[in-house]
Amino acid sequence: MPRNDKKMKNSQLYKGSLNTIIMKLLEENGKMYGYEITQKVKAITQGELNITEGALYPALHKLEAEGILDVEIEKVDNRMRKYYKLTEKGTTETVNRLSELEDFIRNMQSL
Amino acid sequence: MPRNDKKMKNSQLYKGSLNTIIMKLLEENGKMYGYEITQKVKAITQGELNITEGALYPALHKLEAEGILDVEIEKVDNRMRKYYKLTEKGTTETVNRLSELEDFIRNMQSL
DNA sequence: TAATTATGTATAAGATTCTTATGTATATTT
DNA sequence: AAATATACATAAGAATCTTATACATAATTA
Repeated sequence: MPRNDKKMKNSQLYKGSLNTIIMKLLEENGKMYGYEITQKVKAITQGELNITEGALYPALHKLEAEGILDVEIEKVDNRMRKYYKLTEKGTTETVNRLSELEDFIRNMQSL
Repeated sequence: MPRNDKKMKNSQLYKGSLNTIIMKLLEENGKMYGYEITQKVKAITQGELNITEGALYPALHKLEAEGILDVEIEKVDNRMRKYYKLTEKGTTETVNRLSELEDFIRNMQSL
């Protein structure tokens, strides 16, 4: 019963960027569920970034509590899925976040 | 006696990047002291990123303890300065860190 | 068919990093 | 004389992430 995710050592740099990642993906893909987010990130980064459940689910719950995300529960193949999508407020916030991301990247490059 | 540093709200994105910032600056500038690092970062980012002492000094001490940095104390104008520079190990590590930074930026853009 | 892996969500304990506040001290500017 | 700038330091608390664990169903593999 051990969950043998071969532990990836994610670079420290990703700390603090999880919310931005979630919001960016949701802006592009409309709605996604948690597990889907982890797989998408793994695929896009070619396995370089593995989002852990222990980080992801609390983050999603917090974003929902803050009114950034809306949730919608579906049952697929007898398994529960919680689809998240950006609220209106969340969409506005995402614009800011992506702007901050650009500034951050520019600053990190010029330092 | 109030310390009126107008509190900057640094973007969450910078979390986890302090060590990389320190190492990158030291690689470029040879040796620097703590206060100098805060001022340099503030100047380069045009005030966007203000490194707090509460984050900086513990980080410098930790990097020194890990053998990444060497320290050299000087007295200028009767005030103490602790100059830090990369060790050989630190220089090697910095190459890795900067490589990770590039990967991180690429991944954040493609997500 | 029994065991494992994949899919799917969730939380708790501990570690790490950062913010905020405070402390000490000298030099310079107002 | 008071405030600001320079210069280092640490402690308490907040925030975020890792690691471990838990539950449950579907699909694959031994």
